[in-house]
Amino acid sequence: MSKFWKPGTEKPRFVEDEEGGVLFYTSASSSSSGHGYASVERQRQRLPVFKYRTAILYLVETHATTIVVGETGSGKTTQIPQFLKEAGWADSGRMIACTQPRRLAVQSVASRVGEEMGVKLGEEVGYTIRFEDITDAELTRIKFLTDGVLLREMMDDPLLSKYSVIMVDEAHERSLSTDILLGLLKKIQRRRPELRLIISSATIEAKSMAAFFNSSRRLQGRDAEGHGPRKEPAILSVEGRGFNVQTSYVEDPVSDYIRAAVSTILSIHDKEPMGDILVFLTGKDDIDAAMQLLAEDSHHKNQGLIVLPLYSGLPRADQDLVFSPTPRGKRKVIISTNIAETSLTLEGVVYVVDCGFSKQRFYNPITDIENLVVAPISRASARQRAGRAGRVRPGKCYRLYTEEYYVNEMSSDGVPEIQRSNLVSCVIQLKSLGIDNILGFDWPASPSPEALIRALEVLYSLGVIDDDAKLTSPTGFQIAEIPLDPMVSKMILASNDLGCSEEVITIAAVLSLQSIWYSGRGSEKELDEAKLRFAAAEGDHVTFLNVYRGYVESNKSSSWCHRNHINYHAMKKVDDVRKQLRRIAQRLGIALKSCDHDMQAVRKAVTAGFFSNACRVEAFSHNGAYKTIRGSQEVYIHPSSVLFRVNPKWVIYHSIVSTERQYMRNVITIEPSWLPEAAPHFYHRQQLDPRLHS
DNA sequence: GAGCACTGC
Repeated sequence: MSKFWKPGTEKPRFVEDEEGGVLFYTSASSSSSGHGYASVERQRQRLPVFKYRTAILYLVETHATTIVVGETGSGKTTQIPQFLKEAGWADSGRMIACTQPRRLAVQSVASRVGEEMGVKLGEEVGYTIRFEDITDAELTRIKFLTDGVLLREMMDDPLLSKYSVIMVDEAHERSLSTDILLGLLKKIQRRRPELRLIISSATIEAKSMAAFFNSSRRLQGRDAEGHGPRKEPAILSVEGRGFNVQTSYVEDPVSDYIRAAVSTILSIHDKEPMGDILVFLTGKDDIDAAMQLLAEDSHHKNQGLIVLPLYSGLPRADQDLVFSPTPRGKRKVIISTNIAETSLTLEGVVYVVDCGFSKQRFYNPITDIENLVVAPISRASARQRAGRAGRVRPGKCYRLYTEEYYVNEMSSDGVPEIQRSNLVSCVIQLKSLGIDNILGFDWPASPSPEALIRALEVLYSLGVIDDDAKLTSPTGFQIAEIPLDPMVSKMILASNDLGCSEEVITIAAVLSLQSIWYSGRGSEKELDEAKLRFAAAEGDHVTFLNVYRGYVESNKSSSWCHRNHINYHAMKKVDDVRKQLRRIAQRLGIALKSCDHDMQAVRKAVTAGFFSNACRVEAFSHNGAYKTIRGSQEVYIHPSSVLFRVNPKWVIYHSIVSTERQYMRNVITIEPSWLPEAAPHFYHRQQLDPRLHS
């Protein structure tokens, strides 16, 4: 049973501090601070933010933008929306919005606020995340939502006119959609002087955020004389409620952070009082290696340790183990990726070991490839990791780097996601909101011009924008409506003429998930065998169709999934996404039609979206090397693909993962003659012809 | 015969 609470089920016990995202309480242990019987109102008044109630309301009244700097446990997320409502900001049909970067945070914060206000969730207090709209058009006054959902709402209501105040929470995380949202909100402010913004941010970022909202590139002074709120942002700082964390550093740089982490764990276990240990490493490989070393410990210092891995790709049942209570006399060691830095909160952690690195995505606009590389974390990240030790009582953090390095060499903040990503989806979103001058858009952090230009090129080649970089009609507007990567959306549009929309929508849904295969530890061989049962000669996309057909024929049975090494939760998600996509397809006038067993239609639809990912096998290659048609990059079929070692002559890939080699994930066979048909501007016949006969 | 930090619509 999952420890995550889903609204509508039995009410969980709430942790006093709501900021971390996940709320869960596994045991019936009573609240340590002794106010378990205090009234809701008394509990609210104990939160640090309560002292600032009047100040916050005054600043929001008098300033267009208020930046609230508040650390974990201040109570800002749950209290500020309530203060605003009490002060009348939700009167006469208006609404207060509060955005979060993650779905789980939206659900848990909304239910907490609903509970504090004594109202049923979905009435006065509601929330909206993808696939779940728990709001009432008439009744809802305070609405929690992901920033991605608010961006989608702008497509129907560009000025977000139903909201009187919009609070953007966790802005310091600088996620892609938060940054796009902030840029757009600044634009909306010029048109709606009565709108109030509250940006919740961590200390370091507050000043640059204020500078962003203070600057205006044009029309300076136009409404400076008006009677509206002041334009320069107010900054208010609210203290947190975390416990003190004592930090220590290594004296000399370590050469092997995995070994250093393991010996730190053993020495904590040897010398320090009870309390769980949370270790931050970079990925699955690191985690496996560290667990191996701990198991091999020959001095038996590992007695009494319960060692658990934690990363997103881990099956859910294994993930849930980290939430089980630590048995008396034992000590839990959770060896985790960055998932424990923001997305999950672990109670009972007293010691944190921080290796100082994480895997980060970097996008190269020249090759159009996103790379995942191990890179040093920022000081902001290091502080966040350390804070994970001080949630229940004073804790300790062991940094596996020197203090000198932390102070002098570590960068203070990470690179915002928008400067590390492919921008195709982002650009089409802005275009659909009528923002034509993408290069001149006022971003909280500007992406590189190269990345923007590359995104415009890709959209042009897909026929989404025209020679004037305007959205084409209907293609461009239709693709903007579909909440997927534009190349996938193009594939769905093309399926209409090819009569295979049902199949292509299934493929799009599967591709939008991490993986539909169940990858339990030590069962790699069984997984490969299971894959063979569904493998299609045409490639991975058609294999997904076989899996989905089997799933439907089994009456969507979980035991069928289990027997076939398929992730049942992932298949349910496939169904959710399918339902949403079919609804959108119908709205766009795409006929829902199956092509039965005509896989040529499906392959042509994939080609229509992904023609730029075409590759040809090297004529004299013995190791399965391919070259991309676009850039002559050397690439290989990933060993997880059903076409691995089959090496058909012409393929199209869905994505590339780069490690020592560039591997193509999710590959399908095509005929080269389809390429100029799908994209005449992109492929000229004469360019391809000599190769067709070789 | 080898690899996938984390989100989100």
